[in-house]
Amino acid sequence: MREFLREVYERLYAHFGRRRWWSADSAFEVIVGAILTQQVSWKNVEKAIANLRAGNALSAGAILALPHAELGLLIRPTRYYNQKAQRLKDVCLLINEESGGDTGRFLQQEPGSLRRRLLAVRGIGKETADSILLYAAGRPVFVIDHYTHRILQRLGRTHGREPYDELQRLFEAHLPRDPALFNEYHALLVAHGHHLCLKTAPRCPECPLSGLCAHASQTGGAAG
DNA sequence: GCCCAGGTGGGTA
DNA sequence: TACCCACATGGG
Repeated sequence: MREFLREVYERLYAHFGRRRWWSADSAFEVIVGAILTQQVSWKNVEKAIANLRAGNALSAGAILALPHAELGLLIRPTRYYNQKAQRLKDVCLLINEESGGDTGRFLQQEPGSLRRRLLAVRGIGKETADSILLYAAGRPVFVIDHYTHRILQRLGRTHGREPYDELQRLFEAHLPRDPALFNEYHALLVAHGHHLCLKTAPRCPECPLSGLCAHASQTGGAAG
């Protein structure tokens, strides 16, 4: 598995190059983006972030000061805007309570404790919490998303129904505990998921993972 | 008109 | 555990 995961990384990196995630100007913006990107394309998130920036609302204090309806209007492009407006306010409230509104200090706390606090916020699940830990706090936490499940399943390494934590342990146990590596790896998996291969086209001839499938011999196909 | 995008939580069996 | 559903925009 160790060798397999290394091979996947090497191939994706060679194919897509460095992803330079997370695209944001500040750690606070990463947190906002992590919530807004839930089940939405990044293009829409960019619009919402631009709205927030234009409204001078990219701080915990500013978001808390905004009426719910106004905040919802700004982040409308990210879908589920009512729920997400509340999620943003709740995480800002947490930052205020924990660290007096200082995002940097908020992120510096012990990772396990930070993760529990984030997960306690309604609307922040494991993937969002781990994205914040990795991309905002720089902790070596591997982020699992749908693409990760699908890719491993396509390659015959999993049955596709493993729980989040199981896949996370798999990556963390077989890779060097390096935030920069985890950062790039997750971003590459998403990049691959976008182009894919995993969607409609059963076999993309240019798939960078072709030939890696555990049962490639019987199907002649690989990742897709 | 259709499908899907860098999810989460609540309900039910 | 495993499914189902609500949430509810914008681009291809």
